[in-house]
Amino acid sequence: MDKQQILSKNQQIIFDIIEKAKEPIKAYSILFNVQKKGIKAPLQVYRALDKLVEIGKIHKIESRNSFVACKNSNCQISKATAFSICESCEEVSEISDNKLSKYLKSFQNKAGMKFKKYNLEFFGLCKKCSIK
Amino acid sequence: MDKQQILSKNQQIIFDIIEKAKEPIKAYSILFNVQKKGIKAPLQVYRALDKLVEIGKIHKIESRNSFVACKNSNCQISKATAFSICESCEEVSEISDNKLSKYLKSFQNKAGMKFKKYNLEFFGLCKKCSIK
DNA sequence: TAATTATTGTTATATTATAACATTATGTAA
DNA sequence: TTACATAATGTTATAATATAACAATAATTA
Repeated sequence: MDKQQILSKNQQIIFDIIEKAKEPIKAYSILFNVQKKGIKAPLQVYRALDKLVEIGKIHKIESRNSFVACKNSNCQISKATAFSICESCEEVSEISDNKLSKYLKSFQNKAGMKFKKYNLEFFGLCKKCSIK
Repeated sequence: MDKQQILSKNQQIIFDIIEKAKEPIKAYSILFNVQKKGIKAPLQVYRALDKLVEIGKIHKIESRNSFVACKNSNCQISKATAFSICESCEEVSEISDNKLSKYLKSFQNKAGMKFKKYNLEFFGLCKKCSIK
């Protein structure tokens, strides 16, 4: 059973924007979108983003400095994320593949380090862009 | 046989700094280090960094906005990178594991996308920091 | 040698992110 | 229900990361 996290006002506003976007969105783009709702300062956005990442509602695409809503309803904590990124159109999709995550978790255990999480980003051309 | 890339003046200066550092180093820290050598502007650093990444002499740690010299002499083009990052002391080490890279390449091929490269970052505590 | 491409130099500016401090709201335990 | 602790908010200023635009020079190739 998923423990349902209750979001604060700002967290909810910012999560809604990210979820509606359906594509990665940048912090200052979020800021622009929420100014009509009274969120005026970057820090207000970044604080909400930090929290949302922490509880796994969103993920950060590190190579793009942008954020997406989590598509895997079960990944409450974003400790295992994988994305494919089109270098042409910048489309990003979250990969949820049990074998992959099992493999990477077992790989972690073999290593000397105590791992908490990982992030994997694949780059290439999506179907549409490879046709062109 | 490895084709040996000849570096330009700035590229060589900046690569030397990164290689000596033996730990990830940030662009503006590099800039500070090379000002005595006549490189004054951020763009001069970023241009060299871009090229060095492109030819695989260095890698970018995306989650840290920092750069390390490639430890795998064979990865001339950095199309398959993996790192483990200690969240306590920020130590970063490059993982070179044939099984892992084979697995990820085969995973790529199964997907609908034409992949060119990937970057994987594991986070946790290194041995030293887990003792504490 | 001319043409092309890669590299450099320079100034200004855009983009991404946090420090520091004050205040308000929410949750928790006596 | 009051006191205490913790989380969230608001605000100003500034730090850190990265690129645009333009001009000049060096290296490579036809």
